[in-house]
Amino acid sequence: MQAKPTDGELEILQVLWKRGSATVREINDVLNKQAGESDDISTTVGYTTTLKIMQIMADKGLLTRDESQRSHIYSAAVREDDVQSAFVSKMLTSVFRGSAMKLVQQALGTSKPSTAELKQIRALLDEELKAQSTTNNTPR
Amino acid sequence: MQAKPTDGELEILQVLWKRGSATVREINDVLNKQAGESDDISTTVGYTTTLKIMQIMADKGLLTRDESQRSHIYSAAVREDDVQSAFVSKMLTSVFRGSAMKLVQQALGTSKPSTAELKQIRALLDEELKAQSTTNNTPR
DNA sequence: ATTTTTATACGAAAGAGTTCGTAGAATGAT
DNA sequence: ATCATTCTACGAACTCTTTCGTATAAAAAT
Repeated sequence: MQAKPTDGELEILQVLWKRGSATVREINDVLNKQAGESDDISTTVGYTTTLKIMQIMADKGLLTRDESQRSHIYSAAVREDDVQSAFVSKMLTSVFRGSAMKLVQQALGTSKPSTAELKQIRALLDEELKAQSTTNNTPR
Repeated sequence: MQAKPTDGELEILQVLWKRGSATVREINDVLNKQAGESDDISTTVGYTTTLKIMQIMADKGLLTRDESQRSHIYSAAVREDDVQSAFVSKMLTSVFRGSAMKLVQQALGTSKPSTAELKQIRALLDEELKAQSTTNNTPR
């Protein structure tokens, strides 16, 4: 089974997925810069907090690190797609009773995607349908 | 902002959304019956555990209860759609960086929906597109 | 060389969720 | 009437996550 990172861990993974690798200091700076944008005032993460979480993540196998320098360099050890897939499949059963249709419906309703995005999604859907009709046309 | 129930709370809400209302005993029975189906061996929830969680949920406003009988009768105080929406929107930002497209893609990839379901989803999408083209045709 | 800065590591506290034992009251059975 | 069953309520223990203070070592600055 695939890893299911916590909220704090996800924030760190987001940064690493975007930039590939980073030190604790760099991650901590990014997290605290993000905090300023929004309406959150109290969101300042202490350096040692970030450090601790990243150490734990390394223990869990969510991150790898290069300790050859004094400042260790961390990278994500799990792929974004895999984590996304894990979350979707967990949410599908625990929140949507297995109905992908309902999930998609909620996603469309909640996020109000643009026309362009909608067309992209439809294209994706058509591909899926085409693939299904050629390979496996018989619904069991 | 909308409620975000925990995993344990979701299981209870699922039952209540399906059957409308129930006592703690009934819920607990359902949860333990479910446990037998799957591969989980250790999943037996104690009665007082279920009771406690439901009491806490009532405190939080997730459930309401009728205390006129000795066995209190509980009902969901939040709508399934609202909870689903809350989860989707939270996951959209924390896991998918705001991309509804990616979420849908993962939902399709993970759950392997049937052809019929795919067509249903496409119909939904087409409706959305039609609605957008009439009301608000100018992408900003 | 001494001081200041910047790392890692460790431990402990605080918060949230879950689990369960036990007490006490109401109901049902004998 | 007495005993057994079935409730609610309460509190404590345990786990997991987050947070931070402090110790210690390495590097940089003076």
